[in-house]
Amino acid sequence: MGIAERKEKQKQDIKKAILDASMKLFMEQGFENVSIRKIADLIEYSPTTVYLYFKDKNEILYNLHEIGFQKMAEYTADLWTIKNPLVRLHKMGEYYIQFGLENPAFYDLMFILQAPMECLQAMDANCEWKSGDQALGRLKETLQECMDKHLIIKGDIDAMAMTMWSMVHGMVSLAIRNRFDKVVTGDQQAVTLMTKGLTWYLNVLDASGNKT
Amino acid sequence: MGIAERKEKQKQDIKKAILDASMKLFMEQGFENVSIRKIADLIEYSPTTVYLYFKDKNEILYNLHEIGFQKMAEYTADLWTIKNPLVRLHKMGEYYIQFGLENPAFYDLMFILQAPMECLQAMDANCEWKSGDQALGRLKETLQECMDKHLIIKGDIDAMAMTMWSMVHGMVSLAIRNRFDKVVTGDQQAVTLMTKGLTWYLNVLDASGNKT
DNA sequence: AAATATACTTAACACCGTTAAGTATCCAAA
DNA sequence: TTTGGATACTTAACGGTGTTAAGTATATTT
Repeated sequence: MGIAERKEKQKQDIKKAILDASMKLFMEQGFENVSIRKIADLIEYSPTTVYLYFKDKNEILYNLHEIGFQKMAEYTADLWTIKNPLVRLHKMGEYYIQFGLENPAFYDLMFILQAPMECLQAMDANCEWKSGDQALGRLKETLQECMDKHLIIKGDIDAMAMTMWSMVHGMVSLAIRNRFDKVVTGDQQAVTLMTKGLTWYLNVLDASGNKT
Repeated sequence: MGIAERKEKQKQDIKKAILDASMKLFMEQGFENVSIRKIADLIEYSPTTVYLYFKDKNEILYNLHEIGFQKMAEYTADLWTIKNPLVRLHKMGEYYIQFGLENPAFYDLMFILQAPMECLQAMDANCEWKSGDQALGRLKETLQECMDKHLIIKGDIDAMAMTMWSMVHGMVSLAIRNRFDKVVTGDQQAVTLMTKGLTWYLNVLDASGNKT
């Protein structure tokens, strides 16, 4: 069955070519300029060919969104070398903010746009958002560890994780959707103020009494 | 000049008719189904006529976004009857969340979509986001009052306001963009968990020592 | 009555996602 | 080796989008 195998490989190659082209458009011209027609132009096929490899545009965007999570993982790679969970928690927030501000297009796809979630729901009504759940899981772990070691004030783990994620997501999403333009000017000042907010927040949470 | 006056009034009437039609489409079919052509159909003019009264679609969406802020003000109307600033702060967050979850389309327009901000920038590069700044201003006032009365731990007012806003915005925006679908199921549970997070957060901030 | 300004429309441009139907090309069985 | 069916891809079209240029009536002013 060497021939069927080769065909399968060819199929995967074209799938990859489509995703590469989408990625190129996405990086160079932003999300709203990724169109089926432009992708087709780039890989030199007709627009309809794209539909032989992907169900619809949402599925392509879902795949890009997954690449985004991979990219984010690169940012947070060294997080688990940090033994102190409170320090790790802080760094986690910083990395999240940094990733969001440095990759607004990916951030959009991962946490703001509906398209990838619509793809997920179309696949299966009960299908999980694996990437997102995984990331939230790591946040919960670290929070739990902080509580176990009496480093932060105790509370409902779900509510706490949700609150913490919401806080950094709120910062990043308001920033990249231009709601902070008058509050702060420029990315540098944005990072500074966000980090300040994060630090202050974690400091308040600190149960050790070592408040500065 | 009674004639010029009447003409001016007529012009305003059509502007209003366009906004009313936009509003109707917006409420009934959601943001993404507001199109110039549908608006024109509804007011029984040709699509191009719309452009005689509004520069572009962004300007229409900007106007709807302003209506959103008015609607939000209705939610928060009784806020200033609350004398205790910490209680008011809590209620402020609750109302914000409630408004967002009950009016996701408006929330989108006000705090997520780029269109209204693009209109703002097109009008004037240094033009302020009046509605947003006003709302943030009220949050800051209340926070400052809390600090002045030693009700919460002191900190940088800008960082604190930003953090607080980001937290509730993060909750609402993650919820309406379906990132909480596996964390919580349904609006009711969402509100419960968000309120829990908010309460816990403010409780941590509490400087009185009356922690529950 | 003629000239001008106002209000509005028609037609078009350049896009978009998506689908139905048609055409080559390749592979396997007769 | 020829035939028939699967495979891979394209053409053409549908119905939509925002937006603009050019044209046409109507109303006002000179």
